[in-house]
Amino acid sequence: MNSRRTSPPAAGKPPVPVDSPWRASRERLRDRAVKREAVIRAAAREFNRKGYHNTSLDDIAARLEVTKPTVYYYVTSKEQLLFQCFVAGVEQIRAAFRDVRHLEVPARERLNAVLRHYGQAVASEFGWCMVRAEDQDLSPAMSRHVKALKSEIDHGIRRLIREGVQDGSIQPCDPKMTAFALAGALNWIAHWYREDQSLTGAQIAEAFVAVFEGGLRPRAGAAPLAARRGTRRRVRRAAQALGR
Amino acid sequence: MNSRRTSPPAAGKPPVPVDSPWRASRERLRDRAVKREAVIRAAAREFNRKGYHNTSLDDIAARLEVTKPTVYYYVTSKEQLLFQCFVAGVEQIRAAFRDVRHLEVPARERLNAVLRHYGQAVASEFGWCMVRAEDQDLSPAMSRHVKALKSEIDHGIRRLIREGVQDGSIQPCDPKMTAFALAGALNWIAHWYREDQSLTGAQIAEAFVAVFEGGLRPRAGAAPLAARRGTRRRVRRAAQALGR
DNA sequence: TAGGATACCTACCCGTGAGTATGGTCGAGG
DNA sequence: CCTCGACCATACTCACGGGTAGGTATCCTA
Repeated sequence: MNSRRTSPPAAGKPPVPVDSPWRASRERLRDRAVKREAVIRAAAREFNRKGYHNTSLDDIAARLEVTKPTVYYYVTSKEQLLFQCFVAGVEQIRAAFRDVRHLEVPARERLNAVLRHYGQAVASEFGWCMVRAEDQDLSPAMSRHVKALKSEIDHGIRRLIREGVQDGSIQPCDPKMTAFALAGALNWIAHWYREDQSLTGAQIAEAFVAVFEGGLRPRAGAAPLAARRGTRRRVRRAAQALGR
Repeated sequence: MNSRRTSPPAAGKPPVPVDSPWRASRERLRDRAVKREAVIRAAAREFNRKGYHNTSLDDIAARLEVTKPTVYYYVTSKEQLLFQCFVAGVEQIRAAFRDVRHLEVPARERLNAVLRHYGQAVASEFGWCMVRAEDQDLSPAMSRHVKALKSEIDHGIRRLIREGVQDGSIQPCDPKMTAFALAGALNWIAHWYREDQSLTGAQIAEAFVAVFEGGLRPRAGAAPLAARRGTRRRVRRAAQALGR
């Protein structure tokens, strides 16, 4: 996912990547980071398939064609594995908030952009872990950490909603409940989405945003305003391609 | 939950409930049903608090102030316990569909009624089990059963949506995606709702239905639409910069 | 009041899976 | 060539928890 892990050895002399007697050593370090990432990714996939409790570390090891101690060489515990997967997933969403922060558009547009990223993240391979990492499965310390990150996202959404209500781009509503509804719908994607399906995460997110935006009750000027923007039409085509 | 268990002894002579030497026996049978229900209810509560895998049968027994074999006296396995909880929860929703079927109102109204019941059911003590009963935790046979029931509900919602689109009470949309969005938002309630909170299940359901109905985009007049297209593109570019 | 069913307990079995002790291999530095 | 450390496997330990064997007390029916 992210490549920051390559920096730890130095962090004091960034502009000296020339070859040195340590080159091999540094390469090994990089290899290690790559392998560690592979372990986490494999764990995410297995958790996603069978659930956290139904996945043994032997399973994960077997998937990587190594043995359990090898996995433990890169990771200290199963719990940490879950936590790392969670962080990897949540980081995508935090990035979405950062990217959107400086856009000068109505809050509803920014919210939609975040929700699109959110939906894609949930449909990604870390989606399951991000969404379903239960505090009961984690130590108190990590549980706090997870809760804090989740809460941060929740409040980010609420804030966008509040701003939207203020700038008039969002219908007046209860920000808390609305945020729960939006996030819930997107989170739930992790329960039913499988990558082998025909829809991509982006398509699903797009369709959901359309539902959130428009609501069920028909709009004033009848249906014809349906064809508002390209996105709208694209959703419909995706739906039809699906066969329904 | 349901009381069919009292019938097996007879089933051939329903109108003879007068007192007989069997009275005590019948009462015991009734007691047994009550106790069995208590076991299931206790299990639901514990699953809800700590999750299925983090709840041992000793926990459930302790909560009832009995021992594990006593629990097994009323239930054949932990899996069955989960399944029963699931069925108890899902039955509430099926009832909602039945109740609504004969109402002669626009389909959107009927959908809203179902969604309100749905939300309350998810917030009930069986909500967790209904929503989170994972097929991976169940035997293939029960898993099939669970999937069938879930699918039935899903298709019930889709059907109401289709009908609403046809009778004009619902904005044209993709029924499948819309159903996923609605059910997902409601299902997710089970992840965050705790009974000790200030809101009741009914209040939450009401708030959600309001969001679904109206949508985020302001209705009718009002709403300065601001600049849109250019900004839209900027958002997308930001998304791509993200790497996904 | 014997005989049996009901309801519940104590004490156990045993599979599973997280985590580890130990030792081998192999490539890089000396 | 020898050593050292990174890396990985074999082969364990051990706690936990689902499930059971077998016994006991109580109440019902005959």
